[in-house]
Amino acid sequence: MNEVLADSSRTLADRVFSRLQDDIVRGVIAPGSKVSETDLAGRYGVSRGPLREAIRRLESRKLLEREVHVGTRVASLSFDDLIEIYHVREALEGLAAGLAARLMTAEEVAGLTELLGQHEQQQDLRHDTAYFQREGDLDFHYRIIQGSHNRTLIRMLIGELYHLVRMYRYQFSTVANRPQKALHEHRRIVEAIEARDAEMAELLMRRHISRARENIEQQAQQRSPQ
Amino acid sequence: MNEVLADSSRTLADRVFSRLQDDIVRGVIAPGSKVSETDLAGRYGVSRGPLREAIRRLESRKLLEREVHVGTRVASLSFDDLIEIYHVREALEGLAAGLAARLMTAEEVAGLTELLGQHEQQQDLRHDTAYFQREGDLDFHYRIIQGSHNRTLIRMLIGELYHLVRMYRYQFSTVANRPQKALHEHRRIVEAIEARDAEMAELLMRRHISRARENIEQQAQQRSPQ
DNA sequence: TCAATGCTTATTGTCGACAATGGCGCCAGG
DNA sequence: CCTGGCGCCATTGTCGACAATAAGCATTGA
Repeated sequence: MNEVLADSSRTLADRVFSRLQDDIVRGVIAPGSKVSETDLAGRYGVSRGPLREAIRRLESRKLLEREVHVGTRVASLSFDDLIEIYHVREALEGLAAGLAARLMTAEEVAGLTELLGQHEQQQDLRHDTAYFQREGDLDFHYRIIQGSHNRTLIRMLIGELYHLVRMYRYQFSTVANRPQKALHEHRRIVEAIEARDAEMAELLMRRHISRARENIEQQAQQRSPQ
Repeated sequence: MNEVLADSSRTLADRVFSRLQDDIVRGVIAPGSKVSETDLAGRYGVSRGPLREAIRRLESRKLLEREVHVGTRVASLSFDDLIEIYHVREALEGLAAGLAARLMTAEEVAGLTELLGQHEQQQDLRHDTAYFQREGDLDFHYRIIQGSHNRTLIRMLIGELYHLVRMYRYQFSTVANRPQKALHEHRRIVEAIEARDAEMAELLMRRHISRARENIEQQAQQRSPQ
């Protein structure tokens, strides 16, 4: 899932960028906490030069927030932020699903079907839904996004938006409370893609993400009034 | 239109970022040309440190392409790239128009109406469509995007995608050959927003951008076979 | 004559040091 | 006791120098 490249083939700044991003997304560095350049440079064994380049890139991905002459802090997602992101996801992944239904190769469709089978099997055998909820679900969406064959779309979703989604899941340790339903929706989306029904695939994907958003909105209402 | 901030309030790296981005978008630096860090540093009167930070940020916006130990070159958009971008625009700006119809303040709607009136007047008085084609059209779209009140959406469209669109327009010195039609479509979109008809606004915006894409596809077919 | 190899050189990658700005605590005055 | 101003300090912003890599050229051998 992560673009793992040989360390030697990349530059120091690139490596510290990946590692720092991972630490932020996984919550190793607490959201909202202030990070000092000197500290980070020491932590990753790098000088401040490459580190600053990495910071700038993470800043444009909204994983870090910088204030001039004051410091950098890890982004802290609010529920409102997440709702916004899900609105964008609905539009973009709907597009992706439609394009995937039209453009996915037979191999890609087969791979997607196989992945879905694995998820359903895991679901049946043991009710350990942890994997599916945390990363498996994203695997499924990644495949379809890749299947759109639209590099701009892929970059915006996987390269930018999904890091925020993943960070949110770690931040709130979200337990998706509708795994069976989600899995069923995945099945129907795959069926539409297999049938090369672009409109149906788009519709189902939009609905799928829309329901996930509604689910989050309910959680937000339950938590905030307390 | 551009986020013009007092130079003193920002850091050198930020300023060189803005200036470099502008020079790339406007074609002052030829697309596809290789740019040396030393040269750029000299050109903008900065050391290589801040310059590299700016480069990293422009790289993640796909305005620059970097190859390790080889160099950085200005991105050169292909027609295929642009078609991809327009597919994404269709999805995102459709969303924006729908949200704008629901969420725009009365003041924002009034401002949008006034802007449209200016465009129509310019169109009537003299057939100088240059302004409208180059920047006026974008002004209109900017307003609606801002009207969505979705910061993530605004960032993805105005902060990232639109720089590529603008670069394309300069690169191919596009003469939009359907300004009257576009203006008429703008009028209908505004009417839908004024009526707070979100579905209609989304539909009209999607169709508007879809037609612009078809227009580009035709141009591409005319040029490439030669 | 051509190709392969080693060198040269320009460019990028990295680092440590210096300058500048903002926050924080201390002190004095009311 | 509270509040405002002042100065110190930590942190960020910027710079110049050094190291490492890759492309281009010349040279040499077949």
